[in-house]
Amino acid sequence: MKLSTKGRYATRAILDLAINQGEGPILLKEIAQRQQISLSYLEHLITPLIAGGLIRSTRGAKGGVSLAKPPEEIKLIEVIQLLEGSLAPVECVNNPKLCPRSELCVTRDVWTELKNAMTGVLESTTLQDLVDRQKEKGKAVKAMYYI
Amino acid sequence: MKLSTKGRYATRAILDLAINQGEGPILLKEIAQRQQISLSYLEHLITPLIAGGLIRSTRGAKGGVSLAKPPEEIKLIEVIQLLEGSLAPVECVNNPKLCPRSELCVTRDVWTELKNAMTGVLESTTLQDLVDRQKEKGKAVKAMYYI
DNA sequence: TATAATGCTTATCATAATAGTCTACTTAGT
DNA sequence: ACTAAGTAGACTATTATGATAAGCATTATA
Repeated sequence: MKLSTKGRYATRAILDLAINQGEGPILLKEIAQRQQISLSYLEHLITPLIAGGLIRSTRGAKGGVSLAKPPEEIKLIEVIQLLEGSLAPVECVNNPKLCPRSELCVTRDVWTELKNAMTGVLESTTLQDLVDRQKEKGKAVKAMYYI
Repeated sequence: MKLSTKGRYATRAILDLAINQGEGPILLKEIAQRQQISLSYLEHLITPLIAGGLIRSTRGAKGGVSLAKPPEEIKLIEVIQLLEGSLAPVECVNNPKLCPRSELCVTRDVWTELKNAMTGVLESTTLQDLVDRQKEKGKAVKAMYYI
């Protein structure tokens, strides 16, 4: 039950974008640097986010990427689903026809509950939530250093 | 975020054992047949369950396996952890030292919540719960056929 | 005590997924 | 035109998955 780097890196990348958003678009190269992700790999992560309507891109010189919606309207579930696909721990959860046992299968019910539990967490967390939390942590760290 | 066949098959296998438990031990061969899992593969799934103290085995002729505890004392989380390891979607959730960012990382907090949500489901479900649900489903099916 | 029935262990293998790099292409500002 | 972006796709090394098979170890019982 591991999340792949795609889902994790993409989440960090879009959070970085939310935090560093200003007037114009942000360079992929900068995000890559800050997040310690290679530019070529980051490009692969950004593409689905653009296709999914979470990010807008501007090509050419002075180009870059920016959030397509305000951060409080971007749920983490969207990011994860674009990069990882469904959270169902087994395919039969989404598509009962895959297995003749589905109707009678109680383990499938448990996997469905697992999926719902995960979905609940990611449905209820927006990018803005993460931005806020990040700011809190930043403050805490600064406070520590001032002691 | 997929569960591997190991975790899923093992869950089915131990549930099969809970349902078909009688006086003596149950043959692996029978479980394999009922659950449509190859015997050789099933053997690999059973081993960790024995090591983890969920199942007892009797070797030799007239041997087999049986539950080591009553089904209401076996939580699904035990089965899954023995077969899949920790539910943490990323290693840093269990071991913050793996990454210098851990303390300040808000995405890590989200992955931790994911882990907790999943753990909650599997902590609160016992083998006996599954046995009961399975019986209910069985009844429902019989009722259907009698109409 | 020999033997057959069982679970246990180790080795092996094919396939697929993951994580990433590299190259060439397209678009747009200067 | 030139250059600085993002875009697309092919390619690759490594690791994980999902098995299968062969032989080992243990024990009931004839």
